[in-house]
Amino acid sequence: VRILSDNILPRAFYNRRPDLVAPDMLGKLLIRRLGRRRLVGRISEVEAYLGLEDPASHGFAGKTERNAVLFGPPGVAYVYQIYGLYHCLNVSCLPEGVAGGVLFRALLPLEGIDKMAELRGIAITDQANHLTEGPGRLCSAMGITREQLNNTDMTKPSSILQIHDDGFVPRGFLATKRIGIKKAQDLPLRFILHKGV
DNA sequence: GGAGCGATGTCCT
DNA sequence: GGACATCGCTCCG
Repeated sequence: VRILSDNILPRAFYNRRPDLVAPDMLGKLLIRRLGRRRLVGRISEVEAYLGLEDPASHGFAGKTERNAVLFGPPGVAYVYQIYGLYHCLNVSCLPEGVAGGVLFRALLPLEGIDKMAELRGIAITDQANHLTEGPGRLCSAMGITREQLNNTDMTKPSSILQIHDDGFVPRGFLATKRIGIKKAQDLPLRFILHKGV
């Protein structure tokens, strides 16, 4: 995969409603620099969280220390810990002062697959164990933790976490209900890349 | 492949 | 104290 630094998605891309940003993120590349290695996956599943108007959003109850990034400028990584064991990655959307974001739920692994398997603690030959499917597994495979990457500006070329557009055009996508939430369960804010390349 | 369940720690309603 | 944008394990069939 050849990747050019001027293919980084600009801040303006994220300065929109999360439900508009989310489907546009499908097919883009999530790139994690890890020491000398580079881990790359194509974004295949995301969910939009709308902020103050969305009871399921971390921004719903107002700004706190944990969710402050959601209220900050767009294009910044919001990483939080869930169930004491796992991490979830989001990118902030909408202008500074307005909460909202997109949750990364799955990738199609492209580069650094051996390292991803190592980080997951599974064999690279283990086809049954979904390497980068699910928000927790995705973060585990990409080496994403709150301590390291929360509040990382993903629009900067110097950043160790970036999203690039390599020109890939998805065939289409599916919109469904979001997964694993108790409030606002029926909104179609989960977006999945069309199967087959 | 799916239902049930326990693990685990941080953050507030 | 209770909730939590999850996962991996069992057991089932």
